[in-house]
Amino acid sequence: MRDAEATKNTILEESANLFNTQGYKATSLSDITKATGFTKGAIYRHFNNKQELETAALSRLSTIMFEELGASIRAANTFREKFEAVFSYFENYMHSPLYEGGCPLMNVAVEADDSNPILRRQAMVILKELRQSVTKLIENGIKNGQVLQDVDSAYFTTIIIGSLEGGIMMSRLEQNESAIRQSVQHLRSVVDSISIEKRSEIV
Amino acid sequence: MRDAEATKNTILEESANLFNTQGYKATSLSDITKATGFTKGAIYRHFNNKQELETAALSRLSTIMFEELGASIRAANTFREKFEAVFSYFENYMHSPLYEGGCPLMNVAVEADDSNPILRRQAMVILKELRQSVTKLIENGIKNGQVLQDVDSAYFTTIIIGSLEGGIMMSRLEQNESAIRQSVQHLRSVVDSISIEKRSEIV
DNA sequence: ATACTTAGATACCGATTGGTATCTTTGTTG
DNA sequence: CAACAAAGATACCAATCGGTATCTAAGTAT
Repeated sequence: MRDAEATKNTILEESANLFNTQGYKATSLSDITKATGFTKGAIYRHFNNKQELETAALSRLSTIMFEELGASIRAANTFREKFEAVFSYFENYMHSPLYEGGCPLMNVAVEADDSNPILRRQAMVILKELRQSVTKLIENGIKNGQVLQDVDSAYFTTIIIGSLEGGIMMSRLEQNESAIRQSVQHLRSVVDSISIEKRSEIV
Repeated sequence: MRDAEATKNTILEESANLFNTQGYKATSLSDITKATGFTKGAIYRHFNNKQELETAALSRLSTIMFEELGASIRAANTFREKFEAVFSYFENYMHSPLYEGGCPLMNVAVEADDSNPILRRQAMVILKELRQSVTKLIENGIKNGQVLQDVDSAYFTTIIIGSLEGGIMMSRLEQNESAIRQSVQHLRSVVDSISIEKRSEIV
């Protein structure tokens, strides 16, 4: 047999890239055939319709995102280092070969929030998972005595994700890393403000 | 004559709404004919092509945005009140009858950053203008002795716009105002941190 | 009232959209 | 080697896309 699994993977990978750069609705089947080298027949063998391909591609994007993010968080030891891992992950959206087109969450959120309930639901799940990751970092910090006892973890989670996403949006539009760098710089001071051992004391 | 100007205005208004909710590429001419009640013939009398309509509609959106924003800033007196005006403006994106679909800047930035150079340039101009507005607020605050002398106005401008945009994105996706409210709450403390008279001293 | 201009409607165009039905090729299995 | 199943290519479909050419109706000016 021709390697069906490899074919499906290629289709998924290329279409994920296209969806994330051009948008889901704006990417046509023929765009995908051009990018993959496969024909429509091959695509429709592996996916029942475009909608299914869209959700599968988005799932792939979010899986990559959380695997990469999770790995670099686990690799870090302290509360502060783990947040640095999150920051550098988002900073690298600008020149990352992981996937083109910027943050899949923001892209799909902005495209789908009003017009595509299926993708919207999926985006909500991704945001929820991202929230959980960040919240867990904070609450583990509290448990380990690295973060002040009474901080509102849900609140800081919003601040952190919001600033990162906004910073990425601006940086991608302005085509330079200044905005995301400044956002991260600010978030460092935010993290510092809820830390028990201040950065200045450590360094 | 039938009121040509009114017709053009209707077309502009409805298509701006559609572009801002569904996306520019994703909105078809027939979507606009349905929304306006006019035919394609009428649309193409007033605009040479869809691209021209897109840019005109985006211009309209940004004009509305800056007029409204500018007016509420001018209506406020102190540095702090002016920032409150900015905050409440962005908070109101959630239930504003001004235009549907959320922030026109973020929408067009995310859609066009990779695929539509014309809209992208226009989005850059809008962001630049928004930056200038916020920066001016800070620098006027410095002049008037309300803000610390040595604050980096460009840096804080990025933080403020980025947090607001990120908060809006999250709130629109999650369909509740929690995220934008928390973002604004955080930004109040940021504004406070660069203010000479602290909020607690005022209240 | 008639001639003229202009706003807008109608009817069409080729290209492209997502989707399907069919055919061919490839590899596996007896 | 023959039979078969699965993978992918080809050819088609109606619907829709942006765009244009033409026609009609409405208002203006003489």
